[in-house]
Amino acid sequence: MNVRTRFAPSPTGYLHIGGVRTALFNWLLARRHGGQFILRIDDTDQQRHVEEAVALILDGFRWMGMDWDEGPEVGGLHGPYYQAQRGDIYRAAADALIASGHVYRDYSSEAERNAERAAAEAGKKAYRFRRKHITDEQLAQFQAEARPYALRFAVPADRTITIHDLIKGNVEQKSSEIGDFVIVRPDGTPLYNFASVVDDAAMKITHVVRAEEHLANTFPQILMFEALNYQLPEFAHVPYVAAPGSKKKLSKRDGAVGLDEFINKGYLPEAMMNYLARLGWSLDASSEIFSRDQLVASFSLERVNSSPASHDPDKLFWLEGEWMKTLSMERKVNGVLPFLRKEGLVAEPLDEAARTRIEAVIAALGDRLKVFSDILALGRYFFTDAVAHDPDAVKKRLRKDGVVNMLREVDDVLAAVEPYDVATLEPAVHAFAEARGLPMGQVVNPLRVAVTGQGVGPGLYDCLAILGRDKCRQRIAATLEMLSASASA
RNA sequence: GGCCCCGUCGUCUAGCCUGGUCUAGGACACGUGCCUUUCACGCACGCAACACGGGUUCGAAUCCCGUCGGGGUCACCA
Repeated sequence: MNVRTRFAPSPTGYLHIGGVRTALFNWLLARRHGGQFILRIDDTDQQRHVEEAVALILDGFRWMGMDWDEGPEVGGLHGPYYQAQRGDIYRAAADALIASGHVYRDYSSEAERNAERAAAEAGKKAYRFRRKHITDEQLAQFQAEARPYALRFAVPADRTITIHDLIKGNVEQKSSEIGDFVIVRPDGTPLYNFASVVDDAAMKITHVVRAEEHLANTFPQILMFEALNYQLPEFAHVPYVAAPGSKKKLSKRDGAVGLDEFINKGYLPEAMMNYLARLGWSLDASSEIFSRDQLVASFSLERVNSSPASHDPDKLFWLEGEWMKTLSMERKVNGVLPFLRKEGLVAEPLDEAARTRIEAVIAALGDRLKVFSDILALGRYFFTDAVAHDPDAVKKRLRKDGVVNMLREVDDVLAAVEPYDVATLEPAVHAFAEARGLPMGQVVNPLRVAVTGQGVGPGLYDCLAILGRDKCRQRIAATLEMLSASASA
């Protein structure tokens, strides 16, 4: 069987990582079986069909490496891929439903329905809309006055509808629990439960993989598939993503949940894909790291958990570190560059010397660089003259007896060392410490703070060499000045 | 409230369908130690869970019932 899956977001303005995970499962399933992944924009209601929101979704997908076979920008045989542009298709389906007697005209007013709903609520009962009987005279009059009406689906009375869900298993519901639902508004626009079924059938979707919140929608949808004589697709409802450390649904208030936030921090698509795939899915008892290809080769809906998983930023961060280790120097430089540029820390255009310097910093940073934006948090002092001394580090490493003298003397060592590189610096500083009878820590740590402003960072000799003799000596001088100024104050 | 879904370490999960191999395994996080000029990396060790109560059975995390907890849905939203 040719597998066709789809992701059908409504363009609301941002891409929730829970939604991205659902999309990923769809994409993975299609790729796993050599099928097609379709992107459809569900903008039936939206007057707010913001083109910008669509662009955000498409960019997010591209960043993740989830390519779509049909949809916006690429087109396809079953387009258009915006529901707002598929009016004729819905109209034809609605006509068929009218002809077969599955739907009827509902002339009820909003006030009427609100009253019924309120009554149901007051009686602690579920509200179910049922067909109102209208006489021929009334009907004639409504038509004569062109009174607006909605099209409603006449839900059959005594049926049990069963969903054979690939994740949840068999789920049953009595049709008496389902009210007659509107499929077309008075203004002719279709509603989700209708449009979605028509489109899934028209686009030959074989597997509807979507958020769990749609599970209840599936019952009326199955009725719709049957009424339209469409073949039923397979269904799989993915549990929601919960907030960190909780079982509550993840929302904007739980910190970073938009994909763009992770992109902007400099996360890797490999890490994000790996993380999202493992959120609710596992291959076996111990596999954690999956490349995109490994995921495609091993993904299956049977191994998607039926219970909710909560978002775990720590795990994402760990995975990010693991994937960062595998990156080539070239990709690291390219990843880090936008952050340096944004802060004006590199000359434009970038020359060979600057690139070499960035490479040296990245090499010195090593595994400390987890996310691309770390280049700023961890290595800013390599790219600017302005050095900010971390107060804690100053207190811990510089405000000690003998530090001022030691710094003056080690400055002489730096002045004399030739050539000024790691291989020469290291033995020179060692010899200095030994000559003064100082433990290495009492030389290295103050020197690091003097030269970088920070208490933590790459190996000292790497820092010294990258910064260069002049800058190191300038900073030592500045540090000495700062120390004497605040000491006399 | 009716209906539906879900419930294993703090978190992601394995095990559950096809009861015994589970004194419940792996990973993240956390703690301790080693390495070490700091941090990070790496290595070693440790902490930590079958929601609760009944039942079935020689035996239950695994099967059944109930309770509690969480979630969804009951729109002319998607």
